[in-house]
Amino acid sequence: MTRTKLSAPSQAATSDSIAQALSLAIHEHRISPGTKLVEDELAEIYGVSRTVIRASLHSLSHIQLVEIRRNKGASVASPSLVEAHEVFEARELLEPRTAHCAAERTTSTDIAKLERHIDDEHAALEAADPGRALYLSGLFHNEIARIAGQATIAGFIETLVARSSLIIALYWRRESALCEKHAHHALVQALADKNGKLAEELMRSHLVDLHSALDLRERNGRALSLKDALLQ
Amino acid sequence: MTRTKLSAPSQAATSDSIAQALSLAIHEHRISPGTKLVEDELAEIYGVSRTVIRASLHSLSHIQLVEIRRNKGASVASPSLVEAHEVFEARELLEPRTAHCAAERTTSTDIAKLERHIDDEHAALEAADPGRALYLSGLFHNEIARIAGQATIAGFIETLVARSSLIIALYWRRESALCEKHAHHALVQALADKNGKLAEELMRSHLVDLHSALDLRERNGRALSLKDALLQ
DNA sequence: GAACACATAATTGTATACAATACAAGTTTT
DNA sequence: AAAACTTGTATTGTATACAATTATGTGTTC
Repeated sequence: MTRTKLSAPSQAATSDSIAQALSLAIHEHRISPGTKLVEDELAEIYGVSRTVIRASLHSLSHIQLVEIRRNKGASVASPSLVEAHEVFEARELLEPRTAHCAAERTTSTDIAKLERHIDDEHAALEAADPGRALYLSGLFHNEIARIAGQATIAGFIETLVARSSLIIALYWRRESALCEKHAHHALVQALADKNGKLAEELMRSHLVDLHSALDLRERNGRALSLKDALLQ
Repeated sequence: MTRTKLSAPSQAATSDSIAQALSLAIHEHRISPGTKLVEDELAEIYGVSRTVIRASLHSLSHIQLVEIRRNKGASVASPSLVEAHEVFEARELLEPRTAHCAAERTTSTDIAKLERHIDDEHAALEAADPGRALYLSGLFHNEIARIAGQATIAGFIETLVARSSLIIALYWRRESALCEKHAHHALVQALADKNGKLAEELMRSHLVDLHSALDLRERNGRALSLKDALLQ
């Protein structure tokens, strides 16, 4: 429940910290796909000049969380259905193998950390904060990639997870993320048992499950004002 | 000190075009890993302000072709041995599967394009321009990823290929890239025959071959001045 | 000669000013 | 009225000025 400080920062906001704040807000669905991100507006919100906002936005555009069109400015990315499928197919290619590697290298500290993630996620759900739960569920996947110790692939997975958040905002069908709780739990168990084969299979089916829960129904469009979304 | 204040572009240099020019120079080993990239210097070379150079450098840092350290500036990235192995392991995970997909979607136009790539590469080798040959050989891999039609994964592969170029500059053991010629030819043939299984296997062994040609011997250090390297 | 302190230069970080472009609304023309 | 043009405003693109930080060189001390 410790909402990380991401609002008007007491200390100097750097380009990276702003990018992270924006990324979090997008992850948590406080700003929705397609939202226009005006430089002046953000500059005022974060109390910095457009220069540093610009850098942040470019940063986010590189991981395709925001889309920048020349002379048109930046908006939160709004992945097409094709892109959505691509992202999940890429995850299905990368993550099972990564989970396998992770199983062979997991320490007890890692397990504890993963279990805390699950607890936090559960707590967020109970607190009726589905955005945060989704964010934490993403962290869970990133954490596994980190454990596997392949920084390069972990980086790819991180961007895929981030984009998944956009995709879920746009194309999600089912109601709850409760289904995930069991999947994540089972995965942690497999990792703890150092059962690579099982971890790989669980991850694969988990992703297939997520993927199949997407639907054509588009545009889940309630949008907060930027100020309300960012300065909470 | 021939101060030709114009670079390659006679037309207005944009942030993207400069990033591409730098990327090409790095690909072709005209600037070597570790080279310091001073903003003022580049600004003068390309006839733009530091603002746009900055954007270019940040762009390249996102794909890990250059490394930016706060208050220290940018240099051409210099991947460690661990990173080198990671990059190739990632390629071994992604590219064979991608080649398989590509085989199922290859058109005759694609084949023609790939064959032209090989010819160009060969020509570059004969012209004693190994840098360019290496660049073209990278393009070959990118092209296959593009054919496979998974833009997301193709993007990943593109960054991996780019980083491979740095790695080859640092850790390459064997003399020639001739071994590649046959490998690439065989791959094209498999694609033309729409033999996915074979394409996958050929790609895998090709990458393993490349990977095993790396060595611990570091720092292949002849460095041109930036001006000489960029204003060709 | 090595280690340190300090001044100076080089370089990056950030804010701001201005130019270029896109957007919206109103006006004219047909 | 619809299309084309005009004007005004909002927004982005780029250059520049200045502040903050790091690198460099010089002299002093031991």
